[in-house]
Amino acid sequence: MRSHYCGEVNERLVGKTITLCGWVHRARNLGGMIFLDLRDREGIVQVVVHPEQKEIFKLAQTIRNEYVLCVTGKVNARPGDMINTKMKTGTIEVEAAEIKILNTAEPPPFVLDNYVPVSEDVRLKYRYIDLRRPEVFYRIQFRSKLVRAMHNFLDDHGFLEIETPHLTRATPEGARDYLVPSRVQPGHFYALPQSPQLFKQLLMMGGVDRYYQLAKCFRDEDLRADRQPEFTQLDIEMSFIKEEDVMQLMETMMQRLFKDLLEVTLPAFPRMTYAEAMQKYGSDKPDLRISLELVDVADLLKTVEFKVFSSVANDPAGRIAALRVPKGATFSRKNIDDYETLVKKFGAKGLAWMKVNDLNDVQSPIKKFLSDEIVHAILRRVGAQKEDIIFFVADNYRVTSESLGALRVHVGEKDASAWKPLWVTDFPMFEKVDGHWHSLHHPFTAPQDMNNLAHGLSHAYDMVLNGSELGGGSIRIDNIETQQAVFNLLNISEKEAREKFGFLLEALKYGCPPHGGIAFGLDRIAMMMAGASSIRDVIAFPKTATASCLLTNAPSTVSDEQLKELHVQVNTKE
RNA sequence: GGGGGCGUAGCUCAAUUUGGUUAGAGCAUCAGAUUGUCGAUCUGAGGGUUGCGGGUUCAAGUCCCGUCGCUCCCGCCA
Repeated sequence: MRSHYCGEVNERLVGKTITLCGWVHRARNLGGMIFLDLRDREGIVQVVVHPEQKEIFKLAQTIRNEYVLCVTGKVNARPGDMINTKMKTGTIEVEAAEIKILNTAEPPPFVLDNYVPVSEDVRLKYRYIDLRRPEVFYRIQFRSKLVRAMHNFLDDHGFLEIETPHLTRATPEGARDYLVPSRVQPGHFYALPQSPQLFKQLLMMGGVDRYYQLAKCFRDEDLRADRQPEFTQLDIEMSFIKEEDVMQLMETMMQRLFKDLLEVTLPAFPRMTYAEAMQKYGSDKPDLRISLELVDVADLLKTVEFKVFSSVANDPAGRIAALRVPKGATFSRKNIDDYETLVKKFGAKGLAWMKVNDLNDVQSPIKKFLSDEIVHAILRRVGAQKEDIIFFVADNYRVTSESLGALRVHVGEKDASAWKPLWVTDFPMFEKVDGHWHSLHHPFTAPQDMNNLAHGLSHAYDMVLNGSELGGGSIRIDNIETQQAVFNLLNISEKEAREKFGFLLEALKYGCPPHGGIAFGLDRIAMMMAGASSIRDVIAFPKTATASCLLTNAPSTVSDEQLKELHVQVNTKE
């Protein structure tokens, strides 16, 4: 139908007759002459209708916004005073010789201009209209380019794209599963995959050597701005490799993606152990754009009168850390109250502070508990300067680190245009929560030291960018003894292990190559690279915070017939 | 599961603090005018279950209780 996209029309086409298809972005009727801004996915161009063309002119008078047109006409250069410098196609216009109204349109529920704000629920309900907006479409188009570049890179490096099942079995650990009832096997359920983890390991055992997939994953957990119930992972697995091989290759891939799509040169990714990340940044995904660091001060506070400090200082499981914020002495009472509210969200009981008016003049509600000597020792330790404020949290290691880490991100100044990637390595294998052991990564992660399984480190690694985890992976367990030892520690009985993971344990018997891999959150990467603030912006049809689709009204009730067929009974009374 | 914010015309908001006449504005829509506009302009018109349900009151958009929806955060997300 068309010969060119609207956005492609330029001065080189002047004098040529072209055909355009698209939507009427805006119609301006000046009485004696009509202008139509025609829009397609590549841009907008002005169509002019002159009254001499009587029939077309009459037709054009009936044209409203969002009508779908096919326009044929001659490209004319605009005289100097009629050039619109705000438009990419502002130096030319198309003089209509023929207009076909392919379809009419009712007025859209919102104006398709970026200067008019529209609430997100309205946009989602009419997503197909929202997608016509250039800035919305750009992000979807960007994602397509990103995915294409990933395919190209992995194909160039010998990876095979292989699909794994969506209908699979429920897993005992991890997130809540989305379940699918089986019709032919009453009372049995499939689960939608939380990730293709076990399948990709089985592919390695099948000799595939290098696998990747853009895998849809499903997790029935509460949502966040950067979390959807269904999301996409770039899932990768390799055989006969070590940790370093995976990290090197993936780092190269990420550098290539940034170069090709954003013309940004990423540096070599620094490495940081999990322990160091928690110690200095109070996070396993530190935002290195912020220069502030946490400093331990417990050793200085073991004997102080202030019980809140001294009791934690003498508890081996405790941590007292300080965060120095340059020029923070100007923070108001209200600011500090807000910061205290923030750290309390992470479980901290309070936020102590010290304003450094001068190195010999410190203002603080806890000053009365501290000798001058200790105050000076603290100032030296954190490198305090005039007009700084120093915040303190005293609690168990986790609460202190995470709460002060969150405060660091909240108050820290950063260059919003900077890209600061890194690898976080040497994660602990497990952590103990309420007396139960949990895998930090997942139960198939290889330990660094079999002799210190419970308290030792793993061969897991996370790629982190600007305070967000882009992806995480590990070298996997490749022998049945280690795998069983891990299940034991996680309190998964041999019977349960056989039942739930029997196929994996069986497979490990028949010759398993050393292997490992990584999975990236595609939505999150696309969001960050496209400069979006929510992953919903890089998903064509996203769900709301309560996991519903405002466009289709999913999830919905179903007929009794359907339920009966699936052998499912609904009990909504609780 | 817990906490915060929001919900008034098709859209974005005002009126809520301190209950009081007929709930306003801009954009959009419709009609008319208009030959160089480009977020066109000018004149006029139509448009409301104040999310929903209950309560207090002479009187509720405004106060109280419940409920639904959207959103952000904590928990959760191996």
